[in-house]
Amino acid sequence: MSHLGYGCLMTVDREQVLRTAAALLSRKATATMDEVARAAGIGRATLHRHFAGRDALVRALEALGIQEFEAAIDQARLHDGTAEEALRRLVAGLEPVAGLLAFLVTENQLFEGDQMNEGWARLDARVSALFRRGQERGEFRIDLTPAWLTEALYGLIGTCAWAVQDGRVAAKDFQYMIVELLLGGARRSVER
Amino acid sequence: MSHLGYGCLMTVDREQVLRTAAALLSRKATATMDEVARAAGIGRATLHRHFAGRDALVRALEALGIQEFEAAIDQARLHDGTAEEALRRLVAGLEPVAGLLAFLVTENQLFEGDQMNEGWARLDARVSALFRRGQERGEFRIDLTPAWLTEALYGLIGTCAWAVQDGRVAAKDFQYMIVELLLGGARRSVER
Amino acid sequence: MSHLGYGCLMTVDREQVLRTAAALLSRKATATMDEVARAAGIGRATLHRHFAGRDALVRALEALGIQEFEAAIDQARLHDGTAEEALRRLVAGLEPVAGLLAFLVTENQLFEGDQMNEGWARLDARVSALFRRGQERGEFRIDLTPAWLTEALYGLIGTCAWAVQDGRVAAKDFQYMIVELLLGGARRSVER
Amino acid sequence: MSHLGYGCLMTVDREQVLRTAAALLSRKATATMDEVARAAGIGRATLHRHFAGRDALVRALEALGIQEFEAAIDQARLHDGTAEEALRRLVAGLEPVAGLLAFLVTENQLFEGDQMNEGWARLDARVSALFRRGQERGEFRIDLTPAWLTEALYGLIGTCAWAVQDGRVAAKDFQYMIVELLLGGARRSVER
DNA sequence: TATGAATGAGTCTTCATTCAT
DNA sequence: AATGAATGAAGACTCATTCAT
Repeated sequence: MSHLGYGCLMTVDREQVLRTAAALLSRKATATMDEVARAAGIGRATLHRHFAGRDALVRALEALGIQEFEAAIDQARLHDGTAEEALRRLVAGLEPVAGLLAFLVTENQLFEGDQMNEGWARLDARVSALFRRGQERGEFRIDLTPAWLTEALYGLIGTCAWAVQDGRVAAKDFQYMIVELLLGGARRSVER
Repeated sequence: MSHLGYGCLMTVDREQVLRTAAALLSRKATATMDEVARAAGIGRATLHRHFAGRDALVRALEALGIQEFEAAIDQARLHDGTAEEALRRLVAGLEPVAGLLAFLVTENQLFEGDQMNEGWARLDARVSALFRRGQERGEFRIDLTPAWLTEALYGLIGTCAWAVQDGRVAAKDFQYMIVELLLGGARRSVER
Repeated sequence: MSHLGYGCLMTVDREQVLRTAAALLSRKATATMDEVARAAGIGRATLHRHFAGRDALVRALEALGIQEFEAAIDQARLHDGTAEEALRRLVAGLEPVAGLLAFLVTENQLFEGDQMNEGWARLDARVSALFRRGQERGEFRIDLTPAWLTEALYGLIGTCAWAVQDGRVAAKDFQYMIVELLLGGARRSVER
Repeated sequence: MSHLGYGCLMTVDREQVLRTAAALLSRKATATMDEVARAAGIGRATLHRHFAGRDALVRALEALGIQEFEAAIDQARLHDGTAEEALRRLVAGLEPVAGLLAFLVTENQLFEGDQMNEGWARLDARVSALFRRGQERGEFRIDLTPAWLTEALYGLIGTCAWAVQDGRVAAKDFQYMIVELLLGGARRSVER
């Protein structure tokens, strides 16, 4: 979806470059600036005009990722309706941001809890709160901690985004696969 | 935690070095050879004696990972008993290999389907067959494809291994969290 | 003498770099890439931009050396006039290439006859043919083989080039010293 | 003649190691200690037991070379008889030392005149004096300087030693080829 | 004494970055 | 604004050397 190919000649704006970079860097953290630039259809030096350096690019990715993650959370109205409905809305909103989200998760693996990006920690808490709300409402089991459910959500989103890109899962099934697995699991309910 | 320093005199064998490298590289793909060497308690040059270069190290990690993954699959006797029981055995057997597995998954993301490591593809097929068997036996739902369940298993194992290392999930809960989520999901069963 | 320093702003082209490298490497085969780069007035990384690596540099030197050696042979018209005249023209033409030639000779010492650079073997044959023509015309003695005379020519050119650089032989005497020794030898002719 | 091959198991004494090292290093200055050791039929560490390090090896080579060169000069009695006879004796005596001599020449290329090895400079002067004696006696031409004739002698010895090793000149012709070329040159004397 | 394993020093190579055009 | 050339910094790799056996 965000693959423009190498030959793209049109001027690519900053956000498009960031999305392409996120998709690449979340899959290959060792990608060089040259690879990032070519994936975005621009030259190395031009990439440096947009972002002062690799660090700046990474920070921009984090900022964009957190911004879009936050927007998705806001729009999902996590406090409205059942927790399940809210989760479905959240996953739907996160689909276009999956690449950025996977990048964020990978980046934050490197840090200990204290050094974790502040914005990320805040959003993390909001998602965690959603699962807690579900537990308090009796919708979700309480033997799986909100922290783990949150991590699992991120993991499944990243995994599914990769599976979609590699053609192992159909793009249209993205939300369904994640939500159904996360909420219902693989086991066939007896009486359902 | 795993910094033994230079003075460590005990002979660190090849496999120990590989395990340490897997744990490090699966979390930080950009780790330098120096970091890998120090994490393993040996010098850079000694690391190069064991593995001709970075590529050789990665290939050795892949080989070890596939070997241990295969051993875990063999020992789990995926064809015996219910699919659920087999899956529980498999997850239990994969727990010590989680770091290597996460590394393998990340590495295989870089390849297109055709170029995928042959050994990996074979193991992948065996896990996938387990989920298919569960579906055919009526244990597992059929609206979640075996391919997706397989991917999800890998994703949850990697995610949970990270969460354990970062202290967000208790080590003793590793198997439980993964299997319960994968099989039962977060939703509270009505009558259970 | 040839240290231009880092501040040198003029663009140093590929061929100039090669000539400098040949002069250095033919005298000091163990010279580092850094020494080569500084002798050429450029940085290490820039040297690597021009030549992918040390091997590539050596191959480029061989190619240039063979090319210039061939040009010198062509221009010497080895088949015209007496063999002695042709030899004088050849040595004159080889003077500016002496450094490259010495390098080529040294490099080709490393190979067994079969693996010898093809281009070099061809030029070698042309020089050898010149000495054979001289023998057939009665100009040259026949107890010294063309192969040896060819080798001796290379050896004397390299030796003299070094002697000139070290100030043991005057630069203007280069051709004279080589040709007179090679043709007439040190012995004083009786009746001359 | 001094090639023992790799499989040699007998204890190789210091001098034999040096001769093998000289033969190798004069042809490939970049040879590693490992290559030198294997050419001598011993292990790396054993080579280090014989010679404290690479520098020590090189110094030992220089010392042995100068010693043998001096012995050859002494035995050639350069002051006795005609210069030509003395030169023939000298070349005959230098034949077994050709490898070491080639190494010495190469090494001394690296130094400016002042830093030149003292022992070498002394021997150089004795050879040069031989050529001067030949000029003063009217045996040798005076338009070729003693310094150049000395250099040429070294160059031809090294060149011929290589040519012999590569099979381009017969070993039995070593002395003849060198002396005849150096003294008589390639030109056919008219009245001889 | 001889050897294989280990390693510090130093070279080779690459990459992020800057600069001139 | 965009590009190719140039380069300092840093990582990958090799080699001379040492150590334990």
